[in-house]
Amino acid sequence: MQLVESTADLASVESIEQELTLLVRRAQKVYLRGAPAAQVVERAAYGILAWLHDMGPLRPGALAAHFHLDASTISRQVTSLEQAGLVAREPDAEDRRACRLRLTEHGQEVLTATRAERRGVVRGLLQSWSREDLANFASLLAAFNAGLDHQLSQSTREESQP
Amino acid sequence: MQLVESTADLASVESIEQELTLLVRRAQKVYLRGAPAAQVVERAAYGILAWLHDMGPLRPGALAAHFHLDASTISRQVTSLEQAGLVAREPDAEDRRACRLRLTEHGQEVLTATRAERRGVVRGLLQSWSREDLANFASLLAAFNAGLDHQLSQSTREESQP
DNA sequence: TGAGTATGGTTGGTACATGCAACTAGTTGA
DNA sequence: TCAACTAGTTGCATGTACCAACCATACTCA
Repeated sequence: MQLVESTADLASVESIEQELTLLVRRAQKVYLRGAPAAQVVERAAYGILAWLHDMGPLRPGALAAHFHLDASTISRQVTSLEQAGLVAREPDAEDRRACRLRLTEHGQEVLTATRAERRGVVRGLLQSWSREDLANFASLLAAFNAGLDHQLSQSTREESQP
Repeated sequence: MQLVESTADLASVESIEQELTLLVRRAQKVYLRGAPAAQVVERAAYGILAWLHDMGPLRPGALAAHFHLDASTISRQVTSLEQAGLVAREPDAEDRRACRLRLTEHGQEVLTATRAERRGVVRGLLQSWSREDLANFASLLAAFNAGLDHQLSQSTREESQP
């Protein structure tokens, strides 16, 4: 690790900070405005459905940890997903306080449709990118996310053990 | 432009879509949680301050256009910035319905402090990245944002001229 | 084994960001 | 000059989020 960063690196950091600020504000909207039928499920719900799909049945707490959200937030979102019939609660055999959340068949379908929508939007945005840039962007984004995740986990941990 | 994308490209798009979903949800939190003193101004306010700083006095409508937000949203945020003494309204000589928004000196200071905070957070996250990755990420993010901006402008325009 | 503590989840209250609809006040053009 | 338009604000609804208080179950240890 370098102790002295060059001005070029600093400029990159500044630019990244700037671009992230814009990106965060704009990205959601494209999903909602650009894709006419994308509102199949709301933004928050989509993440939950996708994660349940990828990971299989999970407890609410596991979702909260993954998204770094308050348990109450997840609880409400799960409730509305359940009411919409996209997710089902099963009792957790190992802990009767808890439950396990599973995608329903309808949830599967909705996830598939929404994901296709969203991928279509992203594909449209990246239409003219070179293969190399695509691959690069994907891996850099993933790396950045990993850093974010780590950072968030760390500050959460600090809170509980000061 | 290619009509047929390879499976490798599709995988990149899928991965990018996935990572963006996470990024959007997580990025804001790092600014708020990771940086103890970052709450100098809220997320929404920061963007406005920064843009006013870069562009000089602007009308609310110009801000709304830049951020692709509803005029009412900007109006409220500007009101609270004004109450906090970060932004001042001046009458617009050319149109008495409108006004021009200018950073106050205090606004300048707060922007500088907040920006430093945020850049610090980003720098921390990118600490171990190579110079090349930094530069790449910065330029790819910028390109993606430009695409987003274009896409959002387009759908806005379609609304008014169907 | 029973009291005290810890944990998983839910609910109440609150705050903020945002959009749409309705409104006010000023501008423009036939 | 009057109708149509535009800039901005305000009222109302919704989505997302947090914290605090709470319930039920699980765990610990004297």
